[in-house]
Amino acid sequence: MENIPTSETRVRFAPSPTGPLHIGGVRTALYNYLFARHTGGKMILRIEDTDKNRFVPGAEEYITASLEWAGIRFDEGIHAGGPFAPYRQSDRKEIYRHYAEELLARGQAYYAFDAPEELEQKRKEAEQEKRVFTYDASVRVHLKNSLALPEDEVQQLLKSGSPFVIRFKIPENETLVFQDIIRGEISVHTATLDDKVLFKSDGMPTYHLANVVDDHLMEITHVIRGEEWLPSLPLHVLLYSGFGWEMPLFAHLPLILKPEGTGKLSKRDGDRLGFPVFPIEWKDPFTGEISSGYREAGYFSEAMVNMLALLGWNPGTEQEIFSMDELFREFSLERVGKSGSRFDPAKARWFNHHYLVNCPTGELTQRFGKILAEKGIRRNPDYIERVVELVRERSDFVNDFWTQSHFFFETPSAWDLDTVRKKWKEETPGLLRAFRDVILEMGEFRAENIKAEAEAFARQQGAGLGQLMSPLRLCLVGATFGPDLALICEMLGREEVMARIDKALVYIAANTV
RNA sequence: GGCCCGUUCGUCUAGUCAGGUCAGGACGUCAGGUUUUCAUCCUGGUAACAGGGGUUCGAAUCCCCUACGGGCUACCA
Repeated sequence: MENIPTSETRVRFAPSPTGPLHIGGVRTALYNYLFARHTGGKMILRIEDTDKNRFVPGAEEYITASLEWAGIRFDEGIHAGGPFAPYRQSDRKEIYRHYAEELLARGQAYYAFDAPEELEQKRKEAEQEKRVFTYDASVRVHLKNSLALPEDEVQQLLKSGSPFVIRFKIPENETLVFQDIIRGEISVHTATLDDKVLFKSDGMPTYHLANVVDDHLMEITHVIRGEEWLPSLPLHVLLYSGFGWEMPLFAHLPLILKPEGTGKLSKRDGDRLGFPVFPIEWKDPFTGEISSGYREAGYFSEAMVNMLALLGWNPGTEQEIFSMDELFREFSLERVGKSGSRFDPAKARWFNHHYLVNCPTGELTQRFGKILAEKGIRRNPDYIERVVELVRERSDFVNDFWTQSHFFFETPSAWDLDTVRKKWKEETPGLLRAFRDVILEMGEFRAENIKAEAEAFARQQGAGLGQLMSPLRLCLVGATFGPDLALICEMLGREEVMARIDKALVYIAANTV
């Protein structure tokens, strides 16, 4: 399987099933996907479940469902399969042991028998002296490992089944220089690095070993991941050269920051500020705590993807609305920024508004129909569709439709008395009663007729149109909002309009002094 | 503390690599217009090169320092 020459690009998204994927992770997946499609390469989903202790039931299913919803597709991976299966690291366990031993044989790694408690103790001691304990060249010869211990003792320990880890032996006194597609040249001195554990005492590899081995074996050409991995890039570079492998190209994405204050976006921010940080709703299997998702909040996945694409990347033109296909065409890593982006919920809403306005009416009608059904309201689809047409422009989400249109489906049970104070004159009830009679008498009950009648009536009464329409709106809607009033009348129908005038007049008379 | 990365309107950003338009756009916000209400919509305004040194005829752009912000610093990923 090794060293098959390949010219196509291969990228992977490699989440760890330790909880729900937040939008930063979705963006990383998205950028990988866009890069793969832009370059005509392959997109791979690998699950990095090498930490048994942090495994969270349902997390893997959540991740795949989220990516599915976002429209991110995989050419290879845990579900899609592929020539490099298996794609779940826990199913590749034996592979890592083999490569750890190869490093051991090459003298680039060593066994370490230090108990976790011993190391913890050393860290505490160092802290008290205001130092930081690092397992590095300066101390490794004094610790319990195969570099310091006599050979026979090492063999004895191994034979007796003593727990051990395998650590990477960081070369001394070298300056490492490497390239990042987004950041350019980065240099680090090996003296600042520590001998990271590659292989744990439970028989599993750490992230560092597993990701380098798998990326090599799976012929990954570009590693596109979050900036939090930048500090371990030197180790990974050393690992590739330790194995004598060709390195993939690296691109470290900037982080997504909180909307206000400092620090990276966290789950708490969403709860506190009232916007989702997860693609779909997540229920914590241990605490039962629910975190809201974009999907449930009423976002279109296309809007979320568009918003995420522009959070850190830009096309260099003034275009802001992109379909997935357009993103495939335009995306490039060269146009990803270096600095962290603050997440802006207001702009996220704006994106959704745009997609809402442009969404086919049929789809909106269907979605809104569902919401109505949950409220026990059933109306014929044509009626719902007409309502949708009237409220879509004034909404950001389908979930807003109800607050914008409930009066189309039910008679108000209360009327806004603040508006009464402002718009209600002494003659208003009389005016409304007289207009009620006009309604009763008028011909075809259609918007244009209603409007004409209202105008004629107002003129004849010597009143402004507003003096009639505002109170009438209050009667029908319950407050002062909503679309064209003549249209509302038509949709409600003659009987209902008259009934609402009557009810409103009774209510208002009873509730004002 | 150490190491690494970053810094243009309130926010996302263009412009930086190849120094030379009143630093452009979008979201937000404010004002005006449209209107029977509230929105939408249209028009206009607001607002930024973190600071200091250099280099240069000329610096947001190149170099250095400082400040601030972030990430990492586990037998987590």
